Amino acid sequence: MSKNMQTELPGKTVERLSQYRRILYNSIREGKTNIYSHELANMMNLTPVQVRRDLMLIGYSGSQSKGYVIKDLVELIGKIIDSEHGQNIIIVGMGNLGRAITSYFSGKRDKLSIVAAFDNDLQKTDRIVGGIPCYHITQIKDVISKETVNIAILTVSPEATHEVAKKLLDAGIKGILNYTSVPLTVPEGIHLEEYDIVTSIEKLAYLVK
Amino acid sequence: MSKNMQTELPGKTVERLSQYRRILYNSIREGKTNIYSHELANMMNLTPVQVRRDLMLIGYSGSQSKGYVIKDLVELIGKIIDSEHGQNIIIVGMGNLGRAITSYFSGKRDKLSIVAAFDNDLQKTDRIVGGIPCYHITQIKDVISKETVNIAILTVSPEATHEVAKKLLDAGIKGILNYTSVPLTVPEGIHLEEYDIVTSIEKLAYLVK
DNA sequence: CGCTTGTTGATATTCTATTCACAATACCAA
DNA sequence: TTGGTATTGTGAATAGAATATCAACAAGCG
Repeated sequence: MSKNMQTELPGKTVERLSQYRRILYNSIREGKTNIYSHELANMMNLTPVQVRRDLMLIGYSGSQSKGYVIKDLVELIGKIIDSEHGQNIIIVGMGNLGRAITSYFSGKRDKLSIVAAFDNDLQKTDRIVGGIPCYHITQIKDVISKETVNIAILTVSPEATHEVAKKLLDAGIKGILNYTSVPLTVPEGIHLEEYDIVTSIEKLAYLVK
Repeated sequence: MSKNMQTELPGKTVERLSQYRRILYNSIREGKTNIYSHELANMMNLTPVQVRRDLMLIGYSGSQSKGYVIKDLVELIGKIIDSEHGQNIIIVGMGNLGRAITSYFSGKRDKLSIVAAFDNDLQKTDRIVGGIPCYHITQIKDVISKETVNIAILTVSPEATHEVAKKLLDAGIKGILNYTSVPLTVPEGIHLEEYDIVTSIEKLAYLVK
């Protein structure tokens, strides 16, 4: 048995694995069965070495003549990054961004499903929005425990961010993806990923300058 | 004269500068005039050392007793990351994500403005959407040259991504912020930042697992 | 004055990520 | 069989970021 199944993978590698898989699905759809590191690298704007290194880290071996077997590779990536029984996600804040993510995501990944949405606008609550039941924010705790959700995507207004984050933590959430412009702090053991759109625009503006 | 004005700043530092500034605006609004590294660090979920090192890199010095002068710091960050005469941005794809970004952004930064939006849906084009004139995608080249735009935010469907990216490059755009799930490659000298929502969700799911 | 506290600025260290360089292998063509 | 080409796998070097550590300094206080 490989030593890699338990070892921590570098964060960047995990991100790339997710993208390799998506690209490989496309290749399968086009009828390809094998792929070389440089092909995959081209499609993702990386170097072949980087691709090979990533695949090495997850313990996958290709052949010098045929490259990598796409089907096997996709399967292995699934073993590594998917959770066996699947994971439930909620999305808090059904503004434009919340709806965008929902529609992006719905039906794309079979091991991950967005099971509920929340908002504080009564016009949106207690009905189906984008195929997902939308509840009022006061019901977060109930739904989280009933559906065994451990991941939440935060797309609420800046003003509401701290209050909602607290609710999520109280309800026992294990990971938060924060798309608001307000930085959060979470206790030890909770995973937090922050992504701020304004920051990324300003960064690009700096680079272009 | 400091040597830092020209030297390349680390990417992560640039991102944090953008966020420092936004937080500092809030502090000013609350009447604060000075701030210590540990205060700023707490607000951003960083260590004080990290804050001081960032400020060191941009050549700003505080005082041991009073910390940093917020007003001066904000001004210096502006000098570093803003472009003197301002920059114009367009947003291509006015789906939920495009509209979300537009409303997030409008009026927030005075040196950066979203001057136009594009879509291929005739229902949306040739009218004002979210305060911004929305044109049909065929008019990209005209508008870019007329308004001297050098940054584009891409929020179109996966299918349209490559074609639209090509149009942008042809029109002479200098920086692309790619929010589609399709990786792009750009020629030397063009800046590209990619951010893929599905990837970030899968990464979080891996961490939580 | 001398001692204590809290802060900055800077250097050194550790950790993470990427790239370089090349051995080993498989295939093909002559 | 042999030489040539294209590929993978990986140790070593390098680059990029985060963290630890500490001297120097300012202010308050006995």
